[in-house]
This record gives sequence, C-alpha cells and structure tokens, in this order.
Amino acid sequence: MDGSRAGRRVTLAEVAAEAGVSVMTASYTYSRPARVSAESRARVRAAAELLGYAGPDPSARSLRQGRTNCLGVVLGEHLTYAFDDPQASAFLAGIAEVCAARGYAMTILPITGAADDADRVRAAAVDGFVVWTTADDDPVLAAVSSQRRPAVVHSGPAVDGLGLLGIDNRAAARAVGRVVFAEARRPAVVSFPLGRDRVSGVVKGPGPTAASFPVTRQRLQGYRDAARDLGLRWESVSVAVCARNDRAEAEAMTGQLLKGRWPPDAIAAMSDEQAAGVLRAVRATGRQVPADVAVSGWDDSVGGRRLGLTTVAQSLREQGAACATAALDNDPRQQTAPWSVVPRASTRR
Amino acid sequence: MDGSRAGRRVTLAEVAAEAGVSVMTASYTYSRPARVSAESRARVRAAAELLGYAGPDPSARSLRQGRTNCLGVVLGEHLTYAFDDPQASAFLAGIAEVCAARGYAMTILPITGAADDADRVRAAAVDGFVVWTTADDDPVLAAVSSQRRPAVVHSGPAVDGLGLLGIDNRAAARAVGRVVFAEARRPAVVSFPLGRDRVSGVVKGPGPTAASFPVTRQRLQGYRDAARDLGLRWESVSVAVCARNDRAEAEAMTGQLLKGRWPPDAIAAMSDEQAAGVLRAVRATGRQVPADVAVSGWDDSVGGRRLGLTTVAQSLREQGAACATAALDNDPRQQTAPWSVVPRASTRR
DNA sequence: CTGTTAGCGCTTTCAT
DNA sequence: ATGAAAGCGCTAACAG
Repeated sequence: MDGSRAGRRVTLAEVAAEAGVSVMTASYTYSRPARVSAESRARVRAAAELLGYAGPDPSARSLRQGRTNCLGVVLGEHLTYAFDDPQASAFLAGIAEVCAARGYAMTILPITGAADDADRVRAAAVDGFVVWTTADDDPVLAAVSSQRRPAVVHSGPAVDGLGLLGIDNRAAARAVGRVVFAEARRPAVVSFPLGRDRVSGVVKGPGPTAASFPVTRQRLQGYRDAARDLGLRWESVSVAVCARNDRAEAEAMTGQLLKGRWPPDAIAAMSDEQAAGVLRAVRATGRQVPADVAVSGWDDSVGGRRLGLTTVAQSLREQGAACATAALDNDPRQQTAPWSVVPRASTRR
Repeated sequence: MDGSRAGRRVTLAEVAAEAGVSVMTASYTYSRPARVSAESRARVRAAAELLGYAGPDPSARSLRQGRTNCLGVVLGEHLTYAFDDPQASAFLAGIAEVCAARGYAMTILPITGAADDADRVRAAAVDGFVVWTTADDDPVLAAVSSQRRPAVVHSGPAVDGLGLLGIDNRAAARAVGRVVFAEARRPAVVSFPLGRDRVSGVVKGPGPTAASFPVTRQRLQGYRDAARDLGLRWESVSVAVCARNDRAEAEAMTGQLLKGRWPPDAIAAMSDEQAAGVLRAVRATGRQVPADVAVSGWDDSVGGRRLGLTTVAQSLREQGAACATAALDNDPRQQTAPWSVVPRASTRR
C-alpha cells in the first residue's frame, strides 16, 4: 500500500556541499538568482538535479520568513455544501482569482461543526482569513478573532477588529420586497434557515432577532420594511423557513403555503434557486405568475434569468475578490458592496 | 490602511516563563494535555490567555514534525473556472469531505498557466497532491512529479510514480455512443477542447491522437468505437470542438452543424451542460428530439435529469474522495471508478 | 558576488 | 510528571 514517494529529504546544505559553494549561495540561487554568478547558479542547479532536490522546504521557509503565502478560507459549517452552492462557488472563485494574481495559495479549512473546529483554525498555516458568512453564535468566529492575523468576514456577523464586507441586505430586501409585494394582499417569504440548527417550518412575521444568521435576519427585516411600506401587516406574513438553500425544499414549502387557508399572492424568496422551486410549486397548482402569485428571487443567476425572475443582483465573485484583497492587505474596514433590483416578468411591475 | 492585527508573535517560551514551567510542559499542554498535571495545564492556559498566545505556530510545528496536515489540490489552468464547473465542484467537495474527516486542510494552488506555475507547486506546504485532469503536456505534472510527495492524478494523464483515478472514459463513450448513434445516419459529436490552446472549430473524424486532454481523447475514441460498431464511418463524423464546457458555446456550435450540408441526426456531447445547449439549438430549428435528432450528455446532472437526457452517470464526488484518500495514504495505484449509461427520452432507444 | 553567524518556534529524545 | 539539549531547514543580517 505504501508508495515510493516518501524518500528522505535532501537539504539545501547537501546541495551546497555537492556544488562546492556555501549554503547561502545555494539559497540565493532559488530566492534571488540575480545575486548569484551564472556559474555558481549552474553548479547549484546541477547538484540539485543530481541529488533530486525539489527546492527549499516550504515549512522552513515559512518559519524563517514569518509568512506562509497562504490565505485561509473558513466556510463555517457548510464545507462540502459550499461547493454545491453556486453563490458560494462564485465567492470562492473571486478569492482564487486574487490569490492566483498575488501568488498566494488558498487554504480551505475543514470546518465540520464539531468542537475541534477552533483547533483547526488555530492550526492553519495561513497569513489571514476570509470567513464566509455564518451565525452570530458560531464558535469559529472567536477562533479566528483570537488569532493575531488579519481576517475579513463576508456579510457578517460583525466581529470587533475583523473586516466586514457585503451588501446592505436589509436595504436590498426592502427594495425587492416593494416590487414583489406590490398590489399583493397576502405576501409570504421563503427563507433561508434562521440559525445553525437549521430547523424548517412556517412562522408568522418573525421579529427582528428571530434569526441568528445575519444575512437571513437582515433580509427578513428588509421584507418587513417593504410590507409596512405597502401598508401590509408583517405579523400576518407567513415565512416558510427552509433548512437549506435548495430548489426542492422551497418547492415543497411553497406547496404547503398554497394549501393553507390564506394562500399567498406574492412570495419573496432568498435565492433564485429557491425561487425556481417556488415557481414550480405555484404553477403546479394551476396559478399564473405574476397575475395570481408574484415571485422574486435573489442573486441574478443564469437560471433565474431564464425563468424571468425579478431578483437582486450582486456579484459574489467580486465580493470574494474584495474580501481576499482586504485580508491580504490587512485592511479591517467595513466595506459595502453594490447591489441592484432587476425587475422581470415574475412580478407585477 | 494597516489594521491592528499584526501584533508581535507571542512564543511558547514566553508563555512557559509566565506560567513558571518549562517550555516542554507548555508544549505538552497543547499537544498532549494528558501528560501534564491539571495544575500545570491550568497555569499554562492562564498564562497563554494573559499574553494573548493563540497556540503553537503552525509553520514551526510543520517544520519540526515534517508534515503540514495540508493536502494540495492542483486545478491545472482552470483555477477560477473550476468553481464554475459543477463537476469540478463536486470533485472538490469529495476532497473536502475526506480532508475534514481526517483533520487536513485543503490547499488550492494558484495555477494560472504562466511559467511560474511550477514554482508555486514547489512552494506549496502540503503533504501530497491531487491533480485535476489536465493535458499531456501540462508542465505542472512534471512539477508535481519532481516533488517527493504522494500525488494522484484524476483521469489522466498517467504519470510514472503517481496515482491515477477515474472512469474508463473510452468504454463509457462507446456505450453511450451506441445508444445515441443508434438508427442514426449522420452522427456528430460536441466535444471539449482538444488541447490547452482551447481552439474551437469543427473537425471531421479526428484521429486517436488529435486531443492532448486524455479525457477528451478517450471519449472521442469511444465515440469512434461506437460509430464503427454501428457500421458508421468515423471519418465523416463532424466533431464540433468547443473551447469551454459551456451551454452557450455548445448551442452556437450545434447551430453551425445543423446549418451545414449534412445536418446531424444524432449528437453526443461531453457534458450535460453542453447537451442542454445542443437541445436548445436543435429545437430552435423546429426539429424533434429524439425523432429528428438524438442527443446524449455526460455526468447525470440534476439539470440533465430534468431535460430527460440520456447520459453517463459517474460520481465526481466519490472520485474526489478516493483521490484524496489515495494521496493521503501514499497509495500510487491506478484505480478505476464505476460509471453507467442512463438512457432517457433524448435518444431513440 | 560569496560566506559566516544566528535563530525563526517548536517538538523529539533522553534524562530526571 | 517535568525538564535540558539539540536541531528540523531555511534565510535575514551582516561582513568580506
């Protein structure tokens, strides 16, 4: 079972000896070749080749230089799930772009929701962190914060001393809510989970602290603002909380809403993915969109565009890039990213 | 611009001094707490808290222990694109799963296609590599191979001494080709790019060495096998080579094929994403699927399922997990993953 | 352009 | 249960 690729390490000192030069000449051959004569360089290269030296040991170099050239990415409890979420993937792509441009590697930390997550954050050989949005009570936030390394949290929660970057979710939800709830009498929301327990179910007009995911909380507040702007009672608005950002679950939850005593005539979802499920469920009951039920999504995805979904446009890719830049530049400011409402045929105006 | 999170490092020695114990007692407090008396442990913890010590420095620990607890992932020239590709994302999710379970971090290397890619591979502080399939002539393969660390290449090219894991693309293409080309007289293929230059265009019956991406090459060979099995001349089969795995480009290329003098009556694509574009282009000309044109995809994606696409099912997620396991276990074997043809309504039988 | 010295922060080894 | 010594492999700083 054991392969042959565990050979004893060759050191720079051995290469230098073989080449008949000092260790520093060998070292400079790799780190600053211009400072070494062409002849020495050639001898060092030849010796390295002969001995099978694969270049300076990265850990030793990191220890000496005091930096790793790695940016850490904390995906909260999502982990593998993040790769399934197109928005999270776009965010990672943005980080990857910046890392590639600056010669940094991108270290994704294995968060699982278990108690030892904090240890893993502490054990990460990285120069800074980008944290994908998580819940207020997520212990990895404290672990990141206790490191003396720059970190930026995407979309919250805000942590003292750490950067924060994202859109104004409340304002965006209010804006799109006004569009989707226009001319409606029984608005409803299909929501992301409220907290890390990811309990699903329908609640009525949840209060401003019902959700511990800041993104969910702020969007709910924005939808509430929109409802009130339009003279609608938030307290009677049904919010179908889904455990995951998932088309199938949104479809099932919408089916429930439509079977209720007060079937909604406008549904604001929190992603285009969810909204696609909402559309299916609405049409499955023979209702027309937007005449009978208006629907809005979030994220302006390719799929949503095809479905004619009114949505909130934002660039997770650019936000990922901006988070990475801020983390690598040790810039702990709060930054606000742009967004816009894209009205399409799924809403009444 | 500079934040306050660049404080001087606190060392274990300082913590030990503050706690009034030896450095080793402080060290054991972190690495093997059971070997330290409860009292010493408490004093060390208190001293660490007081001084703001965030735990042993990962680079120093890596240097001393000779391992990093990081698995490197090489995405070839794709990099950011990999996050857009659902199959690559699934593969990464599989790797992430294994890494999380074994307490490893997952380091994605910043490959850009530039000349310094090899340096970056060499500079990676990782214990092993998983390489996402690339072209025969990709220089990062040599860079990975020259490291004395275990590595597994997904789907090829095969590299001496490195592990190899993937499905038998040729056999799978032959099998699905027999289904989609059945009863056809003018089969065609919508293909991934042939080489790293990613030139697009239509070629006729390309030979078995036309492609330097092994996956593309093997699938083309399999489609050729299938054509010949059915008594069709491969030399007259049009292969529309796309630059990217992308719905829009496949749609455009298919449009070209259908406008030609010998419009195809069966089209085998290399992904469900491409096949979705093929379907749109076919239907845009008023043709029926499969009566006028049979279509097949590859990967058994959720979207493909909805479209009723005949396809090849494989689990990239499981393959990612298997690659990670093999790399971490230093197991350089060649392993073959399972696949199956899923016949659906987009083909004639 | 090249070499010497010192030490990055930690853990292995061996002793007590 | 605790500690002293040694050194992982490399490069910053300085001297020649």
